[in-house]
Amino acid sequence: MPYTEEHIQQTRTAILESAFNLFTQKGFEATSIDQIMQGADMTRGAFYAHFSSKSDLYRQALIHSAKKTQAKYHKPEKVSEQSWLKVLLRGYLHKDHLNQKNSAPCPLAFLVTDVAIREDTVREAYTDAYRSMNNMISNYANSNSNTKPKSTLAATAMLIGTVAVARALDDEQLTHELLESCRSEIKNILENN
Amino acid sequence: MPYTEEHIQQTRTAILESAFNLFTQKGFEATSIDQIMQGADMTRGAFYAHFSSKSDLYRQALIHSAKKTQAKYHKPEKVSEQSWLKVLLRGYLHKDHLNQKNSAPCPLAFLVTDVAIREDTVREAYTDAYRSMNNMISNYANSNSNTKPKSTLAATAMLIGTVAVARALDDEQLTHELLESCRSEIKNILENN
Amino acid sequence: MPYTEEHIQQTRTAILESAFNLFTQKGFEATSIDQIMQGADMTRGAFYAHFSSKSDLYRQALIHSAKKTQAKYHKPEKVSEQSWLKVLLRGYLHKDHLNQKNSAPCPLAFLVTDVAIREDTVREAYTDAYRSMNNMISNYANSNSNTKPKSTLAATAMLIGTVAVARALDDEQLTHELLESCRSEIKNILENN
Amino acid sequence: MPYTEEHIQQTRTAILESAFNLFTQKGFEATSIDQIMQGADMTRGAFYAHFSSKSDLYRQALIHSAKKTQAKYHKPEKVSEQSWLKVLLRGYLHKDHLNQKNSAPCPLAFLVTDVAIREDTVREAYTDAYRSMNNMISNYANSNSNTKPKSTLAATAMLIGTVAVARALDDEQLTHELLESCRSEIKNILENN
DNA sequence: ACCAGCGGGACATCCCGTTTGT
DNA sequence: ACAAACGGGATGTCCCGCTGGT
Repeated sequence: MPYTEEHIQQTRTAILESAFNLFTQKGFEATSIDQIMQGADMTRGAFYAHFSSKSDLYRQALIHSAKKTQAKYHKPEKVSEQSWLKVLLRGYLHKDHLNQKNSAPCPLAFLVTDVAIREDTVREAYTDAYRSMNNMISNYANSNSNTKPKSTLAATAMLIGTVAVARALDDEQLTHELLESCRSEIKNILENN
Repeated sequence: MPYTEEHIQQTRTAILESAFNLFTQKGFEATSIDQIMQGADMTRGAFYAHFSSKSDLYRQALIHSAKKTQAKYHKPEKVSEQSWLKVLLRGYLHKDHLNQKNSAPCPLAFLVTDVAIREDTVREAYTDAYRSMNNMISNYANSNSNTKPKSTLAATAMLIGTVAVARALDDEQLTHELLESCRSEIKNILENN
Repeated sequence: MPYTEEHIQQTRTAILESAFNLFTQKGFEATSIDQIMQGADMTRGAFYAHFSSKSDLYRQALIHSAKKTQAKYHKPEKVSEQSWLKVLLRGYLHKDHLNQKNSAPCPLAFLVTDVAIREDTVREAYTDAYRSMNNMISNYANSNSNTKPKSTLAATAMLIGTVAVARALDDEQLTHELLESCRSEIKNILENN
Repeated sequence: MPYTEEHIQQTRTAILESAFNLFTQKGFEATSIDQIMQGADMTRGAFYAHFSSKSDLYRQALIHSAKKTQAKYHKPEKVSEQSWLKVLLRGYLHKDHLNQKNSAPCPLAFLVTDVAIREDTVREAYTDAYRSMNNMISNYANSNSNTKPKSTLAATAMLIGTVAVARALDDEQLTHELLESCRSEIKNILENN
């Protein structure tokens, strides 16, 4: 095989990350393949050697970034579930997450609306990612609970919704209050029963 | 002037509603002025007599639809706050809302991501709409509470997030569970303290 | 209606003729809409106000040029069928026809192969034009015949084939002989029986 | 060299035949090297080891298919010229020839228009093939004639024209009549004098 | 107010020739 | 000989704002 597998993977990853950045900042339609490839230090011609279409790339970029986010919020062995959950929430509901200063912005929040109007394969990928995130939170939340595990679906949606809405708001004070409110409510939901 | 004020308003409204429909179904970029005007039974030439640009229209369509949603969920005088809140939640978290069979889909949920990447004037309009919705819910929820009023910002975001995420999911069963979960959690948040 | 009907028709005709010229000289695929519009002294943007697609234009250009050719070979009242047929053949089988110095090159000969690989609507138009040409020749040829009218389908195909092949040949002498041969054979076919 | 001469020739032939198929079905411009190589079960990388450009390939494919056609219509020793001519005409003017079900479609008929707009080297190859076909028919037709050999150039053009036009027509009945008409007229031309 | 011709910008996709590597 | 990444050219189609015209 020409070009080492490693080199190909690097290229592929560079495209995926450039794409995800642009998709979250400008949306699917407003992002051109030229821009994406420029962000990956290549030209348009190379694109179709890696992805079959812009749509295909969108799906893969969604999956890729979901994995990254998932990895970022994965609990280290030595930490307890309870305390890790707090860390997770603090990170997820942090201002830096909104401004994409965060290294791994969550596609579930940044692409919701966009995904809803995309084709089924994309929505499937989103559904998988949502389920994963929900499972993760569910695990951490139910660990110390001696009552029966409860649905965290809405709690997860609240996290996603908070970040998504906060990103759309044009009032820093309100954004701050919203994040704060979410931090306090999410505890009630996850701890109380 | 050969056209009556009323006719102008009708035309304007037709454009706004056609626009909102398309914006929610295809997003800002993928919606063309031609399509919008076709949905309002006119041609592009007429567009510029009413709006200065697609962006301007987007903002106005957002405001228009927010008012419509607000009106739809406005409590009739004879009904108690508590019971009306239940009606409101049932309507908002209903499947028909997702599929746009609902007569007044909520722009806050249908356009979140899209708004976040639009210019400031649009985000201002979104912020206003979000505040209004939050106030409304807050009023209904705090009416019977003798404790101090509490922030409902996250609860509102949960509603929005649930609808937004549900629209993106590709699994009917999961969608159903999410709506269900939200219905039960929202009560805890709004009632408990 | 804005712009007079006449102006629109002029524009339309200019596009059609520019298109036919290019299609015969470079083929369907190698001809770009930019080139066509440039030949009609306009820019690409105006194109779609007149035709729905390049394919549509091709069909219409075929029809337009077929009509022109038909008109060119239409017998004046005072001339006898017999003598007019000779004029017609002389013009059709003339070198100037091949080089497109002729004012109305016959699409049946110049586009045969191209039409065969185009969609059905185009082939329908071609079929109509072929039938018309055949009828015309048939009328002139059978006029003085007191025997029963005979099929001229192959004679027509011979004319078309001769011009088409002659255009493809790279040997002036051979081209000349072919045209000569066709002139003599066509008489036998049309007159004898 | 790790590849045998035989293997190279097989590959070469596979490319030529795939190319000719596509050129007749989609035309020169609409056929990509990728498609051709796919039809030969290889990728584009291998192409340039055999041909210098698409144009070069076109010329060679024309020559190759002309030889194949020529071979197919070559008279077996035991058959008389007269009866073989009938076989030849029957085969050439058969419906299966049009639909490419025939194993060796005639490039003279399938590519006329396309060749006319190609560069000189291609037209030379076409001219050679046309001369060959004409010679062949001429030989068979003049064998039993005790009069001086006559030009069959137009007769050959009629065959080519008939097949070319028939392929472009969109009316089975008319196609049938055209082939029929050609069959009967060609006899007159070749036999009578 | 509304219609439609027109100019010109943009972009996903395709395509071809070269390069890198086996 | 063959495979595939890559650069960069081309084009049909769409899109938007302007303008002539009713």
